Amino acid sequence: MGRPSNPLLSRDAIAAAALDLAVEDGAEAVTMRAIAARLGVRGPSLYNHVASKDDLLDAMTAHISNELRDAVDESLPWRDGVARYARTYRKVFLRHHAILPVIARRPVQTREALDGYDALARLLLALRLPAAEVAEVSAAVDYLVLGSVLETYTAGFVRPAGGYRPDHPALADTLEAAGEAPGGLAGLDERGFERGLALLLDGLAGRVARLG
Amino acid sequence: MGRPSNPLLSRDAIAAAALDLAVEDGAEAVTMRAIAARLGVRGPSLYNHVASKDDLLDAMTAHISNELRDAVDESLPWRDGVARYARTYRKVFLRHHAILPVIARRPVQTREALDGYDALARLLLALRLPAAEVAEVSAAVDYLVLGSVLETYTAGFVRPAGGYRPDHPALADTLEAAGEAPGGLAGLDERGFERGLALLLDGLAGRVARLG
DNA sequence: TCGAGAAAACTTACTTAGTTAGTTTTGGAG
DNA sequence: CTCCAAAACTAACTAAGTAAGTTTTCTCGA
Repeated sequence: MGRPSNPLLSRDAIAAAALDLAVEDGAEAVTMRAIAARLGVRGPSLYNHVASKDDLLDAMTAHISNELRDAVDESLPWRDGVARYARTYRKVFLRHHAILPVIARRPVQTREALDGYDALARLLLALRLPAAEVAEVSAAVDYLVLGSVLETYTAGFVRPAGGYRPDHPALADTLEAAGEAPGGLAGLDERGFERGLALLLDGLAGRVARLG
Repeated sequence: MGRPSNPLLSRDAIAAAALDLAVEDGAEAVTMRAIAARLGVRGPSLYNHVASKDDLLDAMTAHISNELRDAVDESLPWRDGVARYARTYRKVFLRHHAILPVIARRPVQTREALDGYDALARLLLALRLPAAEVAEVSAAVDYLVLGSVLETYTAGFVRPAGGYRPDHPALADTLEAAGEAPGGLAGLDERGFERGLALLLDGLAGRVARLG
């Protein structure tokens, strides 16, 4: 075939195709050959644009973090600002939840993502929180988002709620109640995230009040 | 060679060897052949005890959750009880942090793990929190633990703190302050976890006070 | 006590995925 | 216009998961 008149591939197009594939068919479907096929090309051609699969995962990470553009709205009151930040992150990660475990540890280096971190830091510094504490709070918000997106809690319980009786009655009670809440058991991850966020912000409000 | 007089393998021994391998050499070193070698055996022999690598990952998950035995001490005041639960989980997960992304989504089904969830639920129900809310709070604590163990926040910043100036000065300030805190930048994940936990418990204390 | 069959090790070999090497054709710079 | 680099290709290597079939030993019922 030889070199085509117009390039068929680009680093970003490959990353996008890989992400689509992950959304549609799951993380294990993301193979070099499958990505190539989706782009009308053979596997090894990808190596003209990415150095390795690991490098491709970096490109996918960057692609996702570019979706974090409008995470912070500086005109909001701090509480709403932090909540909006956290919900935006959660929404973006949720869309890509299939490959999240694979890329969760990769460094975030795009301008868009750093803009988000910086804006959150500004928001919290404006509350007169010490800088070291701001870093900790930012980290904590991150943890809440990431943990909730991994869906471990809901996915961890495979039996029907009542199936945990008689050995674990308190757990069964709470799972049954969670099943009756709006959104059902499947919505527990989102409600758990919102609950954690609200409690964290409540705690922070107390701290801020005490700072004067 | 044929069948040996005393079995060389067992499902649990294989899981333990796999976990050791992950701790020592990282998740990508956990191959069927490498596990077998560590046990003085050839790769395919493992299939007499586990159905597949996926099944082995289940066995590893179970092995880890058995370490969660003493996560809850029912004699503690609720705040200390929740904190102890969270810290125990964090400590166990941290020891296995290399394979965490691989197994984080697998259902937890061992008695030991369920005992932990049940005890936490009892603790929170005793505060007269509605059952549905107990599930949400439990989930939120889980998220904080899991997120902090994945070490995304600290690992995400690859430049020296000052390297984020001049584009992201607020971020740079907070990272520099975090670097000077006890434990340094590397300790930020633990401090972020503790900060999040403290704020969450503060928020919960307010909620409990309002419940009367 | 003995014979049969299952258990648990083995060897061999297949498939799939990541990757490398070398080929061909085209675009662009001097 | 020439030549080199870019971007597609084919062919093939390696490593990992796994299946098939073999051998030896243990266990259990007649």
